[in-house]
Amino acid sequence: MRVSNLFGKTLRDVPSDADTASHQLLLRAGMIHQVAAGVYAYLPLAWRVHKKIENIIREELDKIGGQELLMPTLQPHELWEKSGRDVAFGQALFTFDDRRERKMVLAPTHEEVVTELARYNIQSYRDLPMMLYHIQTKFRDEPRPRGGLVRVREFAMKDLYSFDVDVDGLDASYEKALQAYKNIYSRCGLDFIVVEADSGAIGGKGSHEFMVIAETGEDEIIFCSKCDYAANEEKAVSIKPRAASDEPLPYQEVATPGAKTIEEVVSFLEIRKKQTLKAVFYIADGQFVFVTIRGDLDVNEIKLKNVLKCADLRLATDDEVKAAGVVAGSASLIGLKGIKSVADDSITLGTNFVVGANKPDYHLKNANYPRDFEVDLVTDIALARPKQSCIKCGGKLKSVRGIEVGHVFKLGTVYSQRSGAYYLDSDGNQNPVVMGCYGIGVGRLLAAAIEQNHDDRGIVWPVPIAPYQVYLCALNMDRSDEVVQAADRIYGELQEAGVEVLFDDRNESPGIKFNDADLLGIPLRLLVSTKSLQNGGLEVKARGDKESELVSIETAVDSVKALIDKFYNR
RNA sequence: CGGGGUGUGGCGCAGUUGGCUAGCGCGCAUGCUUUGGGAGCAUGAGGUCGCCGGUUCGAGUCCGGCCACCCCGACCA
Repeated sequence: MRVSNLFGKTLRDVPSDADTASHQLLLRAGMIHQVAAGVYAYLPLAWRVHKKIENIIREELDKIGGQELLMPTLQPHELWEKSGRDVAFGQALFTFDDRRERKMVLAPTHEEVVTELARYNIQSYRDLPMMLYHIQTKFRDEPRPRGGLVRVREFAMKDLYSFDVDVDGLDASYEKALQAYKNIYSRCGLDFIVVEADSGAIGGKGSHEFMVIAETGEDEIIFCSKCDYAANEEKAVSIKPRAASDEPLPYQEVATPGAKTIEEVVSFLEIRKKQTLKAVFYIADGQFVFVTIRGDLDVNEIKLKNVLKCADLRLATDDEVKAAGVVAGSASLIGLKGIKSVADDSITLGTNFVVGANKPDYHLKNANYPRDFEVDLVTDIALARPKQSCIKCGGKLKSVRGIEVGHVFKLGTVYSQRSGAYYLDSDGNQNPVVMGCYGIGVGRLLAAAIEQNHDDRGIVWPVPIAPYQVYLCALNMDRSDEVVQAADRIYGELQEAGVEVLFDDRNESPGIKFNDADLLGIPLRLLVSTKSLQNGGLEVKARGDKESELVSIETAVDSVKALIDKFYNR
């Protein structure tokens, strides 16, 4: 491709809408164009990268026996009512009526359809195991798109689905998929870690996310500094510090004028946070829930949501708290009846806590569970934090931010049972197919690759996903026939040799060409100029390097191919 | 949905107490000169000032409403 013909212009100024490196660079490189919030057009350079990533995915999934198919994105709403996920996705689901006033959805994912397919095409254990995948545009009406391609409303996603006879089969398929994923990210030149994850609206039992470490990432990862434990903050568990555990004392009311928050109570009574229990109020699918957790910890709302098995969870408003008969700022479960309650197990790690007295400006000292109050459910609903201890090895926990570039789930039989995807085993018994699903956001992966591979001059593409392998830069073309001839010759020879080359044939000053080459991040820059020809040939420079190397015209193509091979084998 | 911010040519911005044909830089077009890290000169094209309404002799500027986009949070894979 000649740069003079390339669709897409580079920008000198940083568009003001863009905050993150990948967003800024994609815009400046002329690779994407925003059409609406979270909706982007991919220009030729970006689309080449996208296709390369897709193909790496295809190769790795084909290798583990995946079969590619295509499923519709336009789906009847009925299908989503059947699975109950119209509620689970809520507002994120794009819906509309067709001309017959039949309610339709633009699918956010494809478990429903693939399970239907399984129902019709998998009848016997002989048909299993099976792995299907597709790469398709998916739609999710995100509350807040952000970060360029990181979080969008329309995006290409690769989804792989596995079907097995039993849980052992699922585990084997899951392992295969995990390995394929590791290969995919490695080939894309990404540093990633695998973390334990919550399964969210997809459902299922086991779940892992693939995270690309990046400061701009949306997710917080809690990991152990000693062992291999790593989990999304949404899911992470920790050993909670113990509070003082003296002999339980009789409880006693104390005046705490004006002290409502934990901070105020703690400083008024001159005690430590972990000697208090705090009350937090939620509305879970319309029902008021009284949540208790030790004062030094915070509620993990994902865990709470899972424990309550509700679709919608939010903090209660002041009015709702009042209506429930609870005294905000001085609330505890002591003496309260008829309110649904959940507590974090931290309330058992200590004694003689300070809690609300259920009347304004008073608290109770020496509250003890279960002596003084009852809770419907006591379990772990706390947010794990850095500096706490690892549940696996006791090591110190740390945290980093990451971009979620892949998510895998052990679905089990949830979907197959719902839609009747059963098979006959060798004894003639009907069993639900055991499923797994495995997703990769292609565009997000592209963005993550830039977040992780750029410098102050521009993108530094990993070779396997670079839009082109070589940037052929010719200077002085309008004044030197020699340069034109040499550049044309090399351009032709590279193409014949199967090298992907972008030929900067523009009549621009050297600075512009060098800067564009750096901005676009093409791995190898090949320079032809009167000077280089005088010196005996062309200059080759890797994007990440400072120094260039002189090669003769005759050996240029071989040298370039050798360098590219070297990069691939890195 | 809550908080904050921004809408003026393709991009980045300026525009005073309301006042005349709405400016600047980059980019774009043409010509000449230039050419190893974003060249110079000259000429030129390109704008319903986000939209609607109001106030006024007169609105980019003041008032009201709406919309879009960005950031933080909520929520979300």
